[in-house]
Amino acid sequence: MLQLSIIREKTAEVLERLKLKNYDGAQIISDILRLDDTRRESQKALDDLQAQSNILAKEIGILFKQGKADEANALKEKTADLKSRAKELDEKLESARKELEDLLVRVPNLPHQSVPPGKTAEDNEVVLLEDALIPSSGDYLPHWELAAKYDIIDFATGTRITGAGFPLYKGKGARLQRALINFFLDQALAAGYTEVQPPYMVNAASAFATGQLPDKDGQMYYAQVDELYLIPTAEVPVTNIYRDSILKARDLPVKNVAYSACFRREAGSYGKDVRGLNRLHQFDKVEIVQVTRPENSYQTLEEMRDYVAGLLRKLELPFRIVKLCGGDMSFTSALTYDFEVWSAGQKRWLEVSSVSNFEAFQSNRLKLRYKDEAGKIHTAHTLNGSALALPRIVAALLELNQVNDGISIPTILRPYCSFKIIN
RNA sequence: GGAGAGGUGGGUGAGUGGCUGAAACCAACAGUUUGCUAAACUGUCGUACGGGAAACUGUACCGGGGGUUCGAAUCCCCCCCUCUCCGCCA
Repeated sequence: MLQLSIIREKTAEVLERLKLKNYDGAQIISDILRLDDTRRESQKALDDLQAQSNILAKEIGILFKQGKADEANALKEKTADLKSRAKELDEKLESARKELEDLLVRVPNLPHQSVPPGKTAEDNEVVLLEDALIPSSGDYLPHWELAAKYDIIDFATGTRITGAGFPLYKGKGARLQRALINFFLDQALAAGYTEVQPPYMVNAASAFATGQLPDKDGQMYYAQVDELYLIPTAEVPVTNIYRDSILKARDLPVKNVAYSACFRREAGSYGKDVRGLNRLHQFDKVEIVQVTRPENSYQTLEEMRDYVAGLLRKLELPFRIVKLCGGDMSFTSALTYDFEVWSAGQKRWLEVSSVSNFEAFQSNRLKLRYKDEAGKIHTAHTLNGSALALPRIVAALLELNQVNDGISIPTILRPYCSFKIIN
């Protein structure tokens, strides 16, 4: 969530930037400002009242000790009035606070100045294109046909076991998954990330802190009896490692990497581009998460972007990087780069990674801060990126590497697969 | 799931109604001393929200929420969590 001080001090700019996300904040921001005034007035009044009560209570204690019960009892009567006024103020304060909080968490993050305007993916800005490896001609089957041909992914059985969007990987298909996960983790380790294995279910507080709630309620699987959510990405548990904490300056930047299965209900997306591995309810992903000082977060974003690009080059996949336009960005992000690989069988780009800087948006909810060298406390910045999500990588790999007698495995993955070809 | 014990500052841990935002010790940080390291000594050492140009100051917070009381870390109720034993179990 946004810092109240920014809304208060730079109201016009906030509204302007929100418009980039096609978000009209006029009403909600004015409500927030009004509630904030109420909150502050009530708090000041209540604090003063409390101060008086504290003084009286102290005096009463002293009087009793001196045996002056009459005087003490006389003072007691005065406190009754203070108490009832305090109660009233307290209720007013609490309701203002709660209302304020409810509104505040519904305001999306401000997009960075460099975010291009626009409404849909059409308006995203291609910032890097590496298309030399896109085949200019030839027949390339889509991955679902290849999956069937070589019996490596069984969609029908997955559907029978669970439902659509839960594929069953078999034989070399399963081994390729495992190889990719290990490859991605090893690469991240080499780049200085620390590997963590997070829980796959989180409580509401965690889902709230990274911004999935209340914005994405309904997109997560929810185990009602235990009030737990299946994670849509490792970002949620891994970022929540630092909820309610104050890191030391020397601990920054925090660089974590985690493999996890991810679960998404994908409600509302039935029927479009859901064939094969294109859109799943359960998939595997290796996620990188960083916590940085505010002044370093954009440099870190570029580093993460370069890192992900490096992975795709090593996998010999044609790809492009797009900077998301305001309308296509997520609720929580200030700047996002999407990575798209070329699907030779489907003749289109597939999103395989999203690298974002959330600035202080998540940290404000997480209460994630750090103490600088002078002992001053600041809100940290958080970033994360997929590095990478498996299914569409697998789709692109299978489709692009079709050879006469099977599917050739990219050189760098061969030691991880311990086979060179799927046939 | 059943029974019991317990949750206090970064850690250990004292504190059963007012003088306690909280002893002491450890850790951490700054400095002094020493030829270096170590040690010793001195000092600093919670967070949030208000007020103030600042020095500073008000309020709240001892797992969370509610209650009793003039006054709660301390008493009462509910919830959560941890530990021990039993049960179940990869």
